[in-house]
Amino acid sequence: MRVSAKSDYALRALIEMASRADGKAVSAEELGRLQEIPHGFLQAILADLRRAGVVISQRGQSGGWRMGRPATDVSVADVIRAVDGPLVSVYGLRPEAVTYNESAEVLQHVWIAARRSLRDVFEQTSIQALADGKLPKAVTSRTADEDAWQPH
Amino acid sequence: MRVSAKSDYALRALIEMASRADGKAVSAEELGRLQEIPHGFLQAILADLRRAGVVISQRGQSGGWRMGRPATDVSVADVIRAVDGPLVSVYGLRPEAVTYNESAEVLQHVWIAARRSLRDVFEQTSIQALADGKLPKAVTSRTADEDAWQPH
DNA sequence: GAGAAGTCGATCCAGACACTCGACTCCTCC
DNA sequence: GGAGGAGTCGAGTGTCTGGATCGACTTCTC
Repeated sequence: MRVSAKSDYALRALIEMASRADGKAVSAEELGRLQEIPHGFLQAILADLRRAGVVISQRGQSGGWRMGRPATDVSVADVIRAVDGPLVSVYGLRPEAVTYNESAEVLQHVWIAARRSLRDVFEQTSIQALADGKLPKAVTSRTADEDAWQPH
Repeated sequence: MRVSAKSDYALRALIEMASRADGKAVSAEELGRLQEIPHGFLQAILADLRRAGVVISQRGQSGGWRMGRPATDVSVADVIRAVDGPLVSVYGLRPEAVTYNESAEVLQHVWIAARRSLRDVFEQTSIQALADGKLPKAVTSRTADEDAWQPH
């Protein structure tokens, strides 16, 4: 259950992009400097996001990157899927694709429930919400409990 | 957000172990055969579970492995932590340990909420429940919706 | 009681894969 | 043209998965 550096970097870059209300393109170099992301790695991440239609690239001088669709329409789940594939996978397979023998097939239900649980959080959080610092109830209700912040 | 083979194998082996109501020890060779787990890999996984006190090993002829504490007291979360470390980590760091700059610090709340969300599922599901096929409400309520089974 | 057999325990090795990052090339606008 | 920037390619590193070997320990059998 680990979040890759790619997903984290992608989200941070998008937050920075969405904060530019003017809609001007931002260079990858600047994004990398603002969020301390290695330039080459960020380039590959932005390419993934471009293929998913999340961002648009513009070459040439005064070129750069900007949102491909409104930041309110891009969820955290969209970004993770574009950059890292399915939300949850069981060593390479999607939860609904893994096969177990009779005694272990209940495990599949657990993985499906886990994905459902993550979707509740990731699909209801948009990039715009992150840029504004206005988190949805799906997040705030789960972080209110102090126990949620203890190491687990 | 991927489940490693180690966690999956560990859970399958434990389900098989907990199904032996007689409390007799089961050899690693038999566990591996029943659940199609590579023998050497399973040996390493069982060693991790032993260090966590989840299982007990017995050498010698008619030796093998058995539960170290009641299967009702071992949750899926316990197993994942014993075998793969923290439930969710952001490229190596625990969610509460990652540091962001001002504009991105909201991301930490998202990761905390995600972990809280997973704990709701994994901590309420015991090995005994899996062995009996009697899943807790935390799981059944999330898998009831047909949409939960669609690829995401 | 001695030997044999079965089992865990630890270590090393290797291929595959993903992660991380830098260097170079090509395109676009001034 | 020239400069700034996207686009592509590839290398180094680490982790995951799996196999093999040798040693230690316990029980069973004769």
